[in-house]
Amino acid sequence: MKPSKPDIPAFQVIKDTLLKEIQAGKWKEGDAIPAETTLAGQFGVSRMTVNRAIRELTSEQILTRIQGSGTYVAQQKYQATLVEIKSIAEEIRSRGHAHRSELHELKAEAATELLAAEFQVKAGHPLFHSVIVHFENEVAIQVEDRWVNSSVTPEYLQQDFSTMTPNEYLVAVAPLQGVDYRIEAVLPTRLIADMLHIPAKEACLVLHRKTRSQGMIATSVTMWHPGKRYQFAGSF
Amino acid sequence: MKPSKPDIPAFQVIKDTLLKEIQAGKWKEGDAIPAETTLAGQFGVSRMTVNRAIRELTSEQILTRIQGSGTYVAQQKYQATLVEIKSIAEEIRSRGHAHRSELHELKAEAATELLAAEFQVKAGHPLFHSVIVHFENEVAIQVEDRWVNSSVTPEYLQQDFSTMTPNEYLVAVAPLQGVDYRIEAVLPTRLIADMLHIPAKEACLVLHRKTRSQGMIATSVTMWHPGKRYQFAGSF
DNA sequence: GAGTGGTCTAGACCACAAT
DNA sequence: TTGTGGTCTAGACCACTCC
Repeated sequence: MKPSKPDIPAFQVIKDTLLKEIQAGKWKEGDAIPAETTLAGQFGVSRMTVNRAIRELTSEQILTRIQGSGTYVAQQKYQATLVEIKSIAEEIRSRGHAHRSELHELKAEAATELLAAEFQVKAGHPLFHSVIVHFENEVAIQVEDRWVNSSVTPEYLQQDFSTMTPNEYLVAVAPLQGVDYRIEAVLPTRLIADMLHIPAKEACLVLHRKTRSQGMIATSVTMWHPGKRYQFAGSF
Repeated sequence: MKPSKPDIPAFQVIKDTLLKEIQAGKWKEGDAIPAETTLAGQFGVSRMTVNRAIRELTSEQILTRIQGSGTYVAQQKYQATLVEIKSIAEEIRSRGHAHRSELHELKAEAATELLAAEFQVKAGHPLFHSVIVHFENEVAIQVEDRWVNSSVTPEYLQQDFSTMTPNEYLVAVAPLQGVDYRIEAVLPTRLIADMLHIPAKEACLVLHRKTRSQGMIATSVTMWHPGKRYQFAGSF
């Protein structure tokens, strides 16, 4: 093979090329991609080299193979890794999709009894409240209902959350000390259903997350996801 | 290579052997394992075959490689807390509550196309299927719909699942190599709703878990929980 | 310089799927 | 029967580490 980029191994070039073509829509989910021998000819490499590229893409769940039949583009799944605190925007972009967010609310409020208990502060303590809807390729995928302790990030209200998610801002500003999370399945409230553009009888996957920083409860966020369009996944 | 077990590819035999020796303590964390050429000689295969075995173990984080230096046993990682393989019975008892289970089904079935794909076996491959409902203080809290690869645990059907959960049995019988999980929120089927004694319009929290053992997919289990009575929680 | 891993070749034989 | 993937070989050259 003539190495146009001498540093990158041929199998990696093939992987990158196939991935790019799949994301560009050259082949859709379930479509067959060319056979190993065909690709070997196109890339000017031996079949074993193509085999390695495809085998690795298969183990990465990008492709599926059926012996004697062919190699197919796997079903894409919306998935999130639960364990890490990852920005939803980054997660969406890593799937090669477009992210957009709508700011529905951003203001300071005094803590109610309930919120005060959750943040371990006195009732009336100032908290910041933001409600943002996140879209993946213009499909609503998450309502982020967030409360932030003003003692930890006094500048919260001044941020521009169209260019940066609250998560990204908070990770940068407040070093994380700990996380508690809770996952449940519930039916959405009318308000949530409207923001997600789903029927009121569709189950939602809800992730509550409370983070500690500087020895205080820094934020408490409730993330609502349409059950049909979102799931958490991981492995170890 | 003389195939003592003609069905198992040489690279898989090498992977299994190395894994077993590492688990048996032949090499500890950080120790170097023999070079590719050495192993090729020992196993009587070409270097490329050894290379594939080691490369895959490296991508599975069992080994680490340093070019020009050698191949080493990787540090064991601490597992994230989210979805530990924990027996539901143990979890309930740890809350001081009473656990009871109802066996709804236990039999062998041939893999459908869909199941075959999930287990990476041929359609028609024998699988075991069990459906069990778990109760906490006589309240239904989980429907456990489990498929087991008969190649991994041929004795599955002979177990008494009133004294031991499938989970407890499998953990004891098949050493775990990896876990994939997926969490979603859905509305129950009529059958599931009946087994859980909940209305059909109550959201369910569903955990899918697929475990690998002996280089195969060992089990695939779907656990249904009433959204109102169960949630996942953790911290780190 | 000797030893290691990283990559690649140009064939080969087989099992399986589609026809 | 043809085409596909699954595996394997016996070399090769290179980059890198260690001595």
